[in-house]
Amino acid sequence: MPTPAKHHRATGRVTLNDVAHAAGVSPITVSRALRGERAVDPALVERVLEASNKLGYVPDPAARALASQRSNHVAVLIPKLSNNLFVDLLDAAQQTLRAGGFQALVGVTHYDDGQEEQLLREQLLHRPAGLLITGLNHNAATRALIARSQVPCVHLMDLPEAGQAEPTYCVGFRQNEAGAALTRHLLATGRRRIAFAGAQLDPRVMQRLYGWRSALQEAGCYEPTLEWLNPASSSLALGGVMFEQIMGQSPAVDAIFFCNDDLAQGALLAALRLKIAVPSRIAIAGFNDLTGSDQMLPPLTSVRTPRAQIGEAGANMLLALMRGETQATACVDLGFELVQRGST
Amino acid sequence: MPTPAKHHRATGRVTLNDVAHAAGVSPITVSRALRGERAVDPALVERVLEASNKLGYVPDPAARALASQRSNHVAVLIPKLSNNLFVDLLDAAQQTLRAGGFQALVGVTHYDDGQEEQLLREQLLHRPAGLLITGLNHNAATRALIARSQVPCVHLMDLPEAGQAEPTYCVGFRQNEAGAALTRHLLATGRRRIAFAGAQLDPRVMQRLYGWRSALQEAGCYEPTLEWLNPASSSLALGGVMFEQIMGQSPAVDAIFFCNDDLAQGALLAALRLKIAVPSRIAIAGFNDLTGSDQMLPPLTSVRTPRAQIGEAGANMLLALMRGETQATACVDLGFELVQRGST
DNA sequence: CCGCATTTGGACAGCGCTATCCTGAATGGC
DNA sequence: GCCATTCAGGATAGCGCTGTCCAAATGCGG
Repeated sequence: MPTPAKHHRATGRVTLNDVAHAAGVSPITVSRALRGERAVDPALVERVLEASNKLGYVPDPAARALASQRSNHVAVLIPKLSNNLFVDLLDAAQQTLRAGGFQALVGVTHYDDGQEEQLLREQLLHRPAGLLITGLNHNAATRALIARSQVPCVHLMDLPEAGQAEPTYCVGFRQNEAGAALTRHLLATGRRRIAFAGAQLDPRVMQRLYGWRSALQEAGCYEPTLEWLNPASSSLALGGVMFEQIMGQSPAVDAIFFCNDDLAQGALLAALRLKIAVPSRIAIAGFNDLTGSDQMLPPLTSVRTPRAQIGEAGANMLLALMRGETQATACVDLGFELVQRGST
Repeated sequence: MPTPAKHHRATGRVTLNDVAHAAGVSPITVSRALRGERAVDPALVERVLEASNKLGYVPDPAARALASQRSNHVAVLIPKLSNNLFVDLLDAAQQTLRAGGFQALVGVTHYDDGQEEQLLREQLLHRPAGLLITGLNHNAATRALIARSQVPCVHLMDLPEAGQAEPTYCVGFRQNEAGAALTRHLLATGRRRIAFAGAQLDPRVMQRLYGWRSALQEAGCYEPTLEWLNPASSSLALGGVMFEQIMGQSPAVDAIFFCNDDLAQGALLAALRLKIAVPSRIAIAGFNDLTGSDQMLPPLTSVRTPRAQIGEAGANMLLALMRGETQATACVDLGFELVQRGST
């Protein structure tokens, strides 16, 4: 007697063929029925689904990727995990992608263009169906990789300048406008010597800087000495150091706009330590409204940025693009919200 | 004339066959030469490598996975991204895996056993070569999936009880001993009514609780009313709330051991707000030594846990297991370090 | 009732790689 | 110097699925 009818593969895996036999149709019909690709007689679809469920069939992603040149992976590139901002972004994006049936391949670039390129190169080997990438500024090689790969790509967090061409899909908000809005708030509370303290100096921080600059220039308060830029990584400790630096070297400053909440939180703690009154002696504001900012003493004024929404909306836009749908708007602006608290 | 010698595939991809032609050997020899699998004449290896580099050949992971039933993915399961602890763990593990040529497939379980099972199921479809999973406690279905998959697996953060059988590989430290050590430190500073404030209540928090309990019982200071357990997620805000609760309902308490630094940080901020002197009126200690704990006012006493090292060592152990090497020790204890600061 | 366009199922041929078996050559012991 | 034993290269046959073409069935206007 040769192999019995219920002949499973050597690997023990339930295959498309097994389902086809069980349902009494050809393998290709099973494939089409399950993917909803091309029309299939509803009665057959029913039979296939039944057989598939009974056997516990699950498609093999590797075989699928090999045959179709497309996997269910989505490459996700973010700069850093130590900034909660990106953790929130990643969490939301990942959950949305998973709900859409995709696996995120996460790459952390550590703000390094070379790393970013290398990571993308590795991820592209897996023939991802889509790409979510943080920011709009990438080196030439990275841009070329994206273009050559033909993979749908959505950029997160940043939006292109109004004048600029919109080269691609993106979901974010206007960092410079948010920076300007926060600065105008500080001006409205009567502050005139408003310093900007920036770390990391990635493109988004620079945009906030430009926003701050333009708001101050509008008000006739701008002075280059008010800019404090430090390329080191953003952290609570650095915030404290920068605060002491600014207070020591520019005692006339009456407000500081920190480019990220961790810096501002560190500054508030340093102010407590040094017994410098906030906001009466000096106002302090942060950016992103990260965890704990509302718990500070005094609570920190900040700009709430819709990072989770950006992750979700970006993932949803990518899902649509991967389905081949065209998007009405290539760029989605999710805005921001000034959160005024005790520190200003 | 049939196809020319330099015949590329329809997909445009450089394949193993192209390299084989260029090097004048059979495809299987190229495969073996590049993988270092089985012995190949060094001269041939040289020729193959040269041809491969010249053509810019990169193996297709999907084809490899399909043919060998094994991918270069490693499934990584962690409970939550909002706790920096796991972010550090993930970052280190991911970097180490990448250096070893593997792609991490990250799954976030949100402390939910069902989610964990579901995520693992999805990840196993990709035939990962290995699995890194947080903790030792998983539901029966998850354990069965791991066992049935035959995939090498390393558990992170936790170690089995001394008496317990050691069912698997693990890298971590003794959470209960760390809890006891911190409690003994508080006892050594003269505190006697030491409360334990725990949130989330995952297995590791419970271990710390047991450590605290046994240390207090040793000292004859244990009382059930000193236990404050809240199943909600750990956060700065919750730390403040729990602090106020404990101070309000048990004014005699002279020290609080928070199960995680974010709670303790929130408590310190609440103490500042309420003008409760730390440590003179009450001592506060945290756990994990997270970012910012050294910046608090006063700086927070904590237990520094080697999470990055655990991620790295766990990934390295897994890399060795995936290479088929047997490990001398199935369980690696990376210890912990008491960090005494101003808050106690 | 015929001829044409449209639909829907299936056969076939890979996608790019590796596991397995096989062969001929090199090695070593007596 | 002969036979048993390694050893390294290659042929073959898939891994499980989908793109592409083809053929049969169906619908519809004239």
